Amino acid sequence: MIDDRAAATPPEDLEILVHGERRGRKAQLRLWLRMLSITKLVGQEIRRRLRVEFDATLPQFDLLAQLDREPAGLRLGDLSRRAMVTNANVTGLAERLEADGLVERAPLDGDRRVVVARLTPLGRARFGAMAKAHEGWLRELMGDVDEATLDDALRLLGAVKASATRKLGPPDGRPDA
Amino acid sequence: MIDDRAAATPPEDLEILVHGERRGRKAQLRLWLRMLSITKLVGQEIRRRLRVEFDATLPQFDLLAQLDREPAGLRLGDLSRRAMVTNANVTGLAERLEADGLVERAPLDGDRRVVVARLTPLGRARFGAMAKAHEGWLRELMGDVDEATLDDALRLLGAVKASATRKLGPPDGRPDA
DNA sequence: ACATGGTATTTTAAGCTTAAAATAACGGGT
DNA sequence: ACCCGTTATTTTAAGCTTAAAATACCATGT
Repeated sequence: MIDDRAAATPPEDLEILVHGERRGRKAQLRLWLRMLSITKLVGQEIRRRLRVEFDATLPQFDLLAQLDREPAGLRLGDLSRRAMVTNANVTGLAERLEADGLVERAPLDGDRRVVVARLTPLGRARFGAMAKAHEGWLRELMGDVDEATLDDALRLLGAVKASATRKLGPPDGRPDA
Repeated sequence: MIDDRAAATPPEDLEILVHGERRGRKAQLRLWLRMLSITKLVGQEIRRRLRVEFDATLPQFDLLAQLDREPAGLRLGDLSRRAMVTNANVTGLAERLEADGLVERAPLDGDRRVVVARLTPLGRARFGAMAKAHEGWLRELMGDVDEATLDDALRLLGAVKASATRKLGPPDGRPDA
């Protein structure tokens, strides 16, 4: 059990931002900074391990993950939407993954504007190994947190995500349709 | 109140990754993906508004925030540690902020290796305006979430952050000292 | 004085990221 | 057949990010 008083280093990171102000207010800001510092902290480690163990980057892993779920492949546009990056971004990512032999690109017949990307057998195998390791790393990094806490956090952040999604106008703004 | 069944668009984003597998397992992975999708979603909007309203970037805002708390300025090394980015990164960021007149850099006398950065009066004023807007944007984006939920999420994520920090070996690894 | 090991910052090379502009192709109307 | 608005992708320009190498300086021992 961790004793706060023993932490000779207070959160000397991004979260320091909130500090000076009268505490108690700014719940949104504090939560935002905490999410940012966690994603930076964990993200940096995940990136490091992906690089060392698989010579890959996190965005590349994200793209492979989306393609792994769609054996028939995905249009680059759909891929960019799912990976939450711009079309322009996907172009370069897909190029490098193709150069590495993990992904194939082909025009869609019937609409020559469209490019469909799908995993090669090598890509599928490689992603499988990466996903297994990736999941283990997360279990390791969050190892001190019991599952009930993780489930609760997931649920509460669900409300945060829903709020942000709503405020940002779900790209397609139909109430229910 | 949001009804899950009404969501005609299932989470067709990063979180789709977890889906295929048997649900119930992988609490760590699910929470991780949720944090990533929220930080991407909200982060993209924050970046957009910083660009449109202040012609600034989020990393620049982060740096200004750290400097605003230290009127005497900070060494670039300390700045990079607090902003959770590499030294190399801070070099360029500080250059651009200096070019914009928001930051000054000066060698530390007594140790000519060290560069200290601090806000200019313009930088201080500009950051004040940005911070005020920034806080409002977060309140807006998380507006549908009541404060108790935010506080709970903050607390639970505190456990997650503590776990990750511990596993990553707090740069200074003394047990208690 | 001088070598030597360590520290602070910058440079370099590669890749990620985005907005905005450019390119290419589709499809409906005339 | 041709125009024209729309859609899918790529290119471009600017900035962010990191690891690794380079530079500059400090500090200690000899």
